[in-house]
Amino acid sequence: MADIDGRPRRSDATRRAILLAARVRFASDGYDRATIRAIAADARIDPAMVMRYFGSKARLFAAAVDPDLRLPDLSSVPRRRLGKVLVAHFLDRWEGDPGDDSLLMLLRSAATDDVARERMRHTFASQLTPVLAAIGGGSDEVAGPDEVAERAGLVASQLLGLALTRHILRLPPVVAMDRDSLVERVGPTIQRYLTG
Amino acid sequence: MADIDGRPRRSDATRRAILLAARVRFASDGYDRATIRAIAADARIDPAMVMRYFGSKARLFAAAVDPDLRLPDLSSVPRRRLGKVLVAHFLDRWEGDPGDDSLLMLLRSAATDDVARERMRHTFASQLTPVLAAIGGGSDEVAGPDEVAERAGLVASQLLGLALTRHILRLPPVVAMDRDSLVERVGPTIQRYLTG
DNA sequence: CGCTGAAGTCAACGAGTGTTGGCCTACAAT
DNA sequence: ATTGTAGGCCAACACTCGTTGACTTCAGCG
Repeated sequence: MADIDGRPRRSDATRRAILLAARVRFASDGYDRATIRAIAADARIDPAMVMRYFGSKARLFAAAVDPDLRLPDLSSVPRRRLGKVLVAHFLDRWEGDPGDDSLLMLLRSAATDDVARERMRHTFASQLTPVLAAIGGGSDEVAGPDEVAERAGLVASQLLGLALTRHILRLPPVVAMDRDSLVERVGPTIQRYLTG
Repeated sequence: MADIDGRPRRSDATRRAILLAARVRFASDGYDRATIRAIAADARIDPAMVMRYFGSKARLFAAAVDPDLRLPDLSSVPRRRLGKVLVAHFLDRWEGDPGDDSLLMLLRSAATDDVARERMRHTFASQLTPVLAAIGGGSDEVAGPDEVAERAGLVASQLLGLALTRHILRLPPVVAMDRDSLVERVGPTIQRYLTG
């Protein structure tokens, strides 16, 4: 947090350290098992500081998670390649640097925590669905809103299923496949859900 | 548990009550949030009894979960229909009566618990992969073991993704779709992973 | 210097957890 | 009826958690 005129404060570094440690812990342990004490220890700070800066564990989680799918502009992508482009995009996002794995952090927490669940629902409704609506539906007709929502849901089911089996459950065959193989084999699935 | 000669004991009913309550709680709350006290309360029993019967929470979980996919015999199913049959099978399993939702219970717990994760890996390796191996690969050739494993992984990613978005995250469009629609739209995906 | 307010430390509280051991109860066999 | 034993309950332990309030340290400024 900066001053009102933008001058940095001494506490900025601490705040960032807490947020970074929180993101790593939440992503690897989930909301419940990520303890304030562990996060504070990672940030080399007293647990009380976390409360001072963020008020409560729930508010720290809300501040740490930033569910931005960062969907690229798909309007310039050839329609036939939409599926593979989307799969490649998500694979790259998940394999990104630590502290940026908001989606995995949300996914792991959403299994038990209701706030994380709601956040997940909102993320997909507000970010994925509009993009799919812009893409347009099947061959000629304009897809109705219900049809768009269904497509978004199906796309989410495959992409989140991929994140689940690869990064959370770590099913060996899914972990073993490299990026290109996954794009090659899962891409057509997404493509069909988009323009099938 | 019956006596050595099969004679039922007085404790059998209690044991079953604990297991039933445990399955419901583990499935709806996950391993961490499902407390021994809550399970005991549901079974109208003292928490200490749970320990007496099962020794520990971890052993109770191990006893409660029964990850049997109950995959049907696919050898008599026409190849073209394999995808839809599999999707329909899993949808029916998840919508079954409470106390039988081992897969959801495992899935919810696997987000944070490592034992549940390992159990999940073993379940798919030992039940799904052999069935797919029996089905055989693409057009003519015999699929190698690596190829079969990859197919099983991809099938798992879509089916578990469906379970995740429909029953755990409860994304509205996925929840709204009825059984037949899902079979119709997800079936071809599984079909392609199986025989693509 | 001294003063002020922010930044950080420390110890503790209260609630909830899995787990344990002692005690009571009821049934079956003698 | 007495006794042995399995089934059940109660209270407590040891621990971890999020959270709180009082205390100390430090930077900046007159």
